[in-house]
Amino acid sequence: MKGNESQYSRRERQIMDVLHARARATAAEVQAALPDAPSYSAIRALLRILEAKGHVKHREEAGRYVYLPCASRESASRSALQRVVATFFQGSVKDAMAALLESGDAKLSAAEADQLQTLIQKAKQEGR
Amino acid sequence: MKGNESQYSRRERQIMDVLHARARATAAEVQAALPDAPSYSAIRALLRILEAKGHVKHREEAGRYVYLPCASRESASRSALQRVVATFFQGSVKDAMAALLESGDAKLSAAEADQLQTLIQKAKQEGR
DNA sequence: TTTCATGTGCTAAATAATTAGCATATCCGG
DNA sequence: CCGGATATGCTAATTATTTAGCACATGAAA
Repeated sequence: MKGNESQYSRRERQIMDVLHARARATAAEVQAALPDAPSYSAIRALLRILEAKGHVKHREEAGRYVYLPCASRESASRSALQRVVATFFQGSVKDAMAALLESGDAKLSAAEADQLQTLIQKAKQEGR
Repeated sequence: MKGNESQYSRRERQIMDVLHARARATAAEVQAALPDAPSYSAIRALLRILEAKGHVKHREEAGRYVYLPCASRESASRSALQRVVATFFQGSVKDAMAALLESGDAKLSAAEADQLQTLIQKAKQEGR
């Protein structure tokens, strides 16, 4: 399965993003989550298309469809990160991490900073 | 200026990615960089459209057009990262960084690890 | 039961994106 | 000077995306 997210059309990507962010959502929830949402009916059509293409699946709960991404958040996020690292940081994970640190909304708590220090230490020792 | 990259169509996004990755490119270079590239003429049309929309600009060099993104790599990467963090990590920069660390292609050198440690230390002390 | 609110599937139409092709300009080597 | 290779601009047509609307199902409240 290619993690190529450039396969999605504009709306498809918007919807996939909502689904990944919330893990699961009904058509109405997707619609509510989009700032420039089209009609409810259009959202449902897109969800059906995404399902036909194998990108999402649905469960029936209390008579309504709840949609979920097929790819795990982990694998989807991995390819999204990979794309950003490749596109904007020439493949340098370190540069990407540095940019994240400096991005305005970083707000690392002391505890988080410590966790990261530990992780990096471990990565370093493992020679990764 | 909205950093909303969900505004791009599929091709537009592909092309913007190439331009950001290389900083500058001719139509032919963009075409060569796309695995599923359409005709040269199609690429040129897209570049013209992107220019009309204000996303890229061009310079004339030795008789040919060299295209450049209007947004700096820094600002474009910031919004790309922001989107990934929001979509896949509920806004947690720390989680995103951890995922980057563990992504298969991390390959942090010892020196890079040290640099990151220093950066994190600094962020921590500055109470970010 | 009837009605209303809220679902679904499907289809056709409008809109947007993508593409190829033609007319033309420029540079370079023979 | 005259091709050929490689540019650009533009236009029109194809193809994909996106959309609304209709027909119908279901559950809850009057």
